[in-house]
Formats: sequence, structure tokens, C-alpha cells
Amino acid sequence: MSAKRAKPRVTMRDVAQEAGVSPMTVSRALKDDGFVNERTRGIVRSAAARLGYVYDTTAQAFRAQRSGYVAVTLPSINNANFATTHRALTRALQETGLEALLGVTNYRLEEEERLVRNLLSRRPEALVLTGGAHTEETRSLVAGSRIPVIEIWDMPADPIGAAVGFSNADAMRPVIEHLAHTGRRKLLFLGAAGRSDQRGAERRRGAAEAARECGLPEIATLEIGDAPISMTEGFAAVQNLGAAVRAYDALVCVSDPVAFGALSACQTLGVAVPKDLAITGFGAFEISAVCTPSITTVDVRADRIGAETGRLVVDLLDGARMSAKGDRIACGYALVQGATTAL
Amino acid sequence: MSAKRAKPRVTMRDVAQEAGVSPMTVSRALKDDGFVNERTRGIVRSAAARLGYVYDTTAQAFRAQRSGYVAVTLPSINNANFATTHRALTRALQETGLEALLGVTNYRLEEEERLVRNLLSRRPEALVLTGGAHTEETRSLVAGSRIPVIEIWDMPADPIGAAVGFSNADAMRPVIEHLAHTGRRKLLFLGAAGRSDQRGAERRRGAAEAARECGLPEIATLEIGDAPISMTEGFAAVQNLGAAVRAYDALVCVSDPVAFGALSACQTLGVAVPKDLAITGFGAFEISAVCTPSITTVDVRADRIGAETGRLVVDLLDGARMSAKGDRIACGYALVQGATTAL
DNA sequence: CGGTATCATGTTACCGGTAACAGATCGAGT
DNA sequence: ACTCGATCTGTTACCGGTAACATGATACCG
Repeated sequence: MSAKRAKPRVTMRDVAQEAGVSPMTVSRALKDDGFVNERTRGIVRSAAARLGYVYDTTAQAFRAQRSGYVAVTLPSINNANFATTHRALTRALQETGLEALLGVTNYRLEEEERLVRNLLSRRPEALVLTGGAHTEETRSLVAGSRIPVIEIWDMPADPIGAAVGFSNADAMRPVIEHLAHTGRRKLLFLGAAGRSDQRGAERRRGAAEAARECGLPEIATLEIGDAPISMTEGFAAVQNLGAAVRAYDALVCVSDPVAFGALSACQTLGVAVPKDLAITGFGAFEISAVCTPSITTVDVRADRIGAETGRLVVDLLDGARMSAKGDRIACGYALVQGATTAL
Repeated sequence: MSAKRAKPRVTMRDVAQEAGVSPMTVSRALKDDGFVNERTRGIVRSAAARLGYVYDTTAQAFRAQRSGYVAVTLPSINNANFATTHRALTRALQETGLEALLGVTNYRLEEEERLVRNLLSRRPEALVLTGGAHTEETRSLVAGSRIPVIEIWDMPADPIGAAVGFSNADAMRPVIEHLAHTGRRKLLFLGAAGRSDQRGAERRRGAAEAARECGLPEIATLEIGDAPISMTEGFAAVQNLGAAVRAYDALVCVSDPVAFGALSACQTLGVAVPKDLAITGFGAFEISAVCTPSITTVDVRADRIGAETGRLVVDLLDGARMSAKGDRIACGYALVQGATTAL
């Protein structure tokens, strides 16, 4: 049996009665749009405070058919880059009175689908999806929703709506070129199973392509489990390879944490980095700069992705920009040379 | 001028018309509560699919005066432990059809206040706050909201409602005892400015107390900026100390990332860890196990905090448990010995 | 065969705000 | 004194679901 605590929720009507005015006046007074006499406004405000009135956004959103928020999905809430993007996005939205409503997919497309369905039923005004890979069902749900959709952290060949980010494949190119220029030829890519990490798979593809163009031998691949993979998996992978890792000139890791794990394992194995083996990461996480030797990586401008996305959302909702279909905003990336690839 | 795209939102009425039944029947058919004829249900379902109908949770919540979600605040979405807690909490809630609505405070009490105000106006059914320190305004807002409130990751002396977590002060005790037992006497605590990191300040207090009880000299403190502090700050702090760090037997760090930064700086400075200097962290982050030498830390059972909180919320909303005022659930913690304190 | 339980569906009203429109009051200008 | 506009406040209806109740159809009983 439910605890049937009688809860006399305080509404505008109550405040109106307390203040001796109509509910409409309360609404206006609280909105502070200048259409209410200054004295009345004061009376209403103090009445509201006295009763402990809390504005009901749900009712407002319902009436106005405007929820005032933007749904955002992230694969993980344990990732500095996604956190940065989210912060920048939130900041940009707040200036317009919009809120970001955050959902986490745990790198699973089915969870994304469930989440999107759920988020859409709350009538967001726009939808920001991290990543460009989705289930068919997700795509059709989203396409039918008639709200602006923005995919970030990816440059899908066929975006649902707009896309803000960078090509994960292209961003790998400077890494491979750098390795080639410093004389590394036998490369091993360390990443998650392709199915589970679309962005990682793109990076691998880009690496393979760049290797070909640089005249390097085919790049080898080691899949070390489903996304998210991190330090532990990178460490274990290299530990398992053991001395066999010496067959390679460089480990190209799908992310900095994986690279750090690999680096740490090398130190355990007595493999000298960068002398015997070079290592590269991806994402310019804090650790890449702090560890010894520092890790060569790629800065992908997470904050810019968030800020640009925010701007785009605001523009689209303003109607300043019409449809976003096909808009693609590239935020760039930059190689950050660390000590793990020094000569 | 706003893009006034005419959007004929599909409602239950439309579906009803399409299916040739009343809106009420549509409602029942979609809810699948068994009060509708099987054939009718099929007709309604296909009509809904044909029109691309999407259920409107906002309207449902409004009518039922039940939002179906639990508001959760986190200081950061770049922290494995908070992520773990959030995942466990979400999982527990989902079994009851509740959703977690996530807000981020960036370790700022004023942001928390803004956020709480916002979240409350969306009428959550319960509120989960990470941390036990709040502005006065936040406390009174929350207290007046008449919904269950649970503070996690802390054991405040005077909780608003219930508390689930551990005493950050107590959790520091085994660390200090371990250092004392292994002969370390001169300790330096590395943490954020106390004001900005309540949990960190508690850890420092606990460390100081434990040191006293173990008969160690007063523990020194180095504040290295406002929360969140991480590897970079830990690294810079030790780098700045330079040779002066040799005056201590052990660095007691407020978190693993700070500890790792300190460790890395020691390696740069040529200070041998653990021979010349011991280092401890907090939180059992992945890096503590992967780096070399591995870092002695404290596992605080982030998953248990999430799971217990979820259970508590569900119980409270069921009415199975009445008021949570004063409930305190301790989730425990455990010292994890690493190589940074070996002899 | 009337009475009643059972099942399936429809009708009405309402949740808490606010847009749109309709007064009411007042001072200024003619 | 009358008109007019500006300023302020009130009234009505509505957003999209669904609880509560009413109704209609069918089955089953003594």
C-alpha cells in the first residue's frame, strides 16, 4: 500500500488567492514581463514566497508545447573529452534559456535506441547524438521526430541531420605520417572490437589508409574487447603479447588510456619506449601530457565541438538557419607530439 | 522571425480517428493493460505506427502529477567512480520504471543551487545529491520540496534526508595507519582548496586525526587549486616542491589522479618511489592499478552506493519505508595496497 | 426468460499553467 | 465633457493524456 501522504501542492491559484488577485496576474508577476503594476508584483512575490510556491515547468512546457530542453546522448560519463563537449554545449544553450537533458548509452546502440525513444517522448526541441552509428530503428525514430538532429564527434557519410565534429579516419593521418617520417614501418593498431566502437573503427580505417599512402606495410590490428576499453585492456594486451611486441616499431592506440596501459606494460616488460617501440594515443587526455614519457596524441577540440553544436542548435531553433540537413561543421584536430615517438 | 513550420503533431486523437475508436481506447491499447480487445489493440497499434505517433510523456506526467523521474546531481561527468554510481543507480531505478535525470554541478555550490532549483521545477519524485555540502538556499529549497532527498558519497553530520555513502574522514584512517605501520612519519597531504572540495577537506581532516592517533607528527597540507584537481595539478605541485619533497616520508593525495601526477613528477625529479617517498591516492581508479609502481588507494564501492541509493529511492516511493529522515547507509571502503607504499 | 456478472468501449472532467481577448481605470488632449 | 490611448487586471479556453464513471453488448445463471 502506498504512503498516501496528502500533499497540497501549491499552485498559482493558491498564490493568487493569498495575494487577492487572479492566477493570470500571478503568472505575469512571476514572469516579470513588466505588464504588472510594481506594487502588485511585490504582493504576489511575497505571497508566493510565503506559501513556498515552486513554479511547475512541466505544466508550462505542456501548455506552450515547448519543453525548453535539448536532449543529448553521450556514450560515457567517464571521459574528459565528452565532459568538455557537454560543458561547452550546456553553456551555449543556457544563454538562450535552454537546458541540456543528458542520457548515457554506455557505447551500446540498443541502449541508445531505448534512450532516444525515451527522450523523444519528452518532446525535446532538438536532439544531439554523439556518434554517427545508430540502429535502423533509431534512425527512423529520429527522422520522424521533426526536430533538429545533430550528430557530433563524427562525420558520417550520410548524416541524419547536421554533423559537428571531425573525421576520425582523417584525424589518424597525421599520426601515421609522423610515425612514417620518423622511420617506423611495422605498426600495430590496438582498439576495441569494430562493432562496439564505431569511432574507433573509423580511426583504424584511417590509419590503414594513411599507412598505405605512406608506403608502409599493411598495419596489423589487435582487438582487445568491446568498448569502452581503457588502461586495463591496453596493459593486458601488451602484457599478453610479451616479447612478441618487439616485432613492431609502433603501437597505434585507439585512445590515450589504452596507450598509457600499453606504455605501462612495456615498462614492465623492459621494452624501451620510444627507443625500441613508439606508442601513440588519441584524444589528448590529461594523462598523455603527465605520464613519462609523454604520449604522442591527437587533440580533437572537444570544447569547440560543444560550442559549435550549441550555436547551431540555437540558430536552428531561432529559425535563423533553416534546415540543418547536410550541414557539416568540421572542428579540426591537431597532432600533439609527445616523447613516446621521439627519436 | 521564427521558422513557423506547421507541425501537425500526432496525438492520441489522431490515432483514435485513424483506428475508428475513442482516444480512451487508444490510451488503453497502448498501455497494454489487458482491458482492450485483442483485435482492437492490433488495429490501434498499427494505426499508431502508420501515423508515426510518439507518446507524450510530458502530458502523461502532467495529468498524473507524477513525473516518473529522479533528479540526480553529480559534481563531474569525468570521473569513473561517479559514473559507476550513476550506472548502478540508473539500473536499479529502471526496474521500477523510473528514470534518472542527470545534472552536473562542476563542484560549485552555486551551480548546484541553480541546478536544484531547475530540477525541482520539473517535479522529480526524489532528489539524489552528490555530496553533503550545500548553500543555505539549496537546503531550504530541497527541504520544502516534500520529496525524498538522499545525499550520497558523504556522511554529513546533519543530513537533509537520508545519506548513502561513507565517511570520507574515516576512510582515510586505514591509509594513515598503513603508512604509520610501514614506518612513515612525516606526511604531506595534497588536496584542493577546502572550500571547493568538501569531500577532500573531510579526507584531510580524517588523515590529520588518524595521524594524531597513530602518534605521528602533525600532517602538513598543500592546497593546489580549486576542485576538480587532477593529474596536472598533482604533477605541478611536486615539480614545484622540487628537492623539498624529500623532507617528507609520504605524500597523501586526495585522489588517485593527483597521486599519479605526483608520482610522475617524482620520477622526473629522480625521487624513488616507494624507497625515498611513499605515495597514496584515493578512489581506486583504474590508473592506480595500471601504473608503475601501482598506487596504494582506497576502494569506496561506488557501485554499492548507486545500488543502495536506487533501492532506497524505490522503497521510499513505494511507501515501503516511510520517511528517510536520518537514514544513513554506510557502504564501506577498503584499503588497496599498491607498490607506492611497499617497503 | 429476467437478472446479473463480465467485458469492451465511450464520455466527461481535470491536471497547472498562459495566449488571446475583454474589460476597467485613469490621465491627457481637444 | 468626451474621446482616446496607455496601463493594468480578469475571463475563457486549451495543451494531451487518463481516472472515474457511464453505457452497451454478451454470456451465463437459476
